[in-house]
Amino acid sequence: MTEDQITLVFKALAHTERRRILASLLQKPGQTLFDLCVAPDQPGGARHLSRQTVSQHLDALERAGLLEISWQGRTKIHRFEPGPLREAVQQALVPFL
Amino acid sequence: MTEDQITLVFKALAHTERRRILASLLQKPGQTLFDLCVAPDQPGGARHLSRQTVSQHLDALERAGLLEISWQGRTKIHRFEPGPLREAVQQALVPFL
DNA sequence: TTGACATGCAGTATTTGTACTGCATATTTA
DNA sequence: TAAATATGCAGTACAAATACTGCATGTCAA
Repeated sequence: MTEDQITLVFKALAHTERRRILASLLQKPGQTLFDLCVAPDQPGGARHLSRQTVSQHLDALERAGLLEISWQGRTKIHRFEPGPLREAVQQALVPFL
Repeated sequence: MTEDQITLVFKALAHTERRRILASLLQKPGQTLFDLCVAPDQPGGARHLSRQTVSQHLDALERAGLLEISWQGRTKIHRFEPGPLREAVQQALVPFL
């Protein structure tokens, strides 16, 4: 795993919305873009972002390799892919823990 | 630890130079800004950044709580502080590993 | 006390990130 | 086929990140 790939993984983690998306996919795998847009908000009263904004966050997660994508007709199915996260943690984080 | 603090920690980790600084401090604690500017570059032939740029990266690490600062006269001594990193990993990463 | 040294602050230019609106494309289903 | 649905693409506006130059401040030593 290159330094740039590690950077992509940590950048992907460095946003509340993207961590929320990952947590939602972990709890309920195989969600669509629309599912993730209306996912249950935390009690803090957070407003939901627009579909296109959520889509951009998904792009960031996908670029980091953290999503496994599959298509069913017109619907895109997202699953969490833990591989790159584990690699990045092993390579760049474990020495500091 | 708030979501915003977790975001700060992962943002701090999301840059090659800042990870290099942390690694340098881990291997040799108590370095000054100048020490970290001339720290041994990896064989990849990376050019060293300006002093002010390195200082900005140190600010980002300090905002994330990852540095312990002490002063000796005019020199600022930097040490790696693992606490916030461990907290962020526990809260935001462990569920995904 | 003066010069050298370590750091900080201000400002700038460029790029990237974040969130949005609007339109286009593709696939179901009625 | 036509409407509804799911997604993608283009473009915009604003904020933040990145790297820099130049100047200022404070501290040590000659």
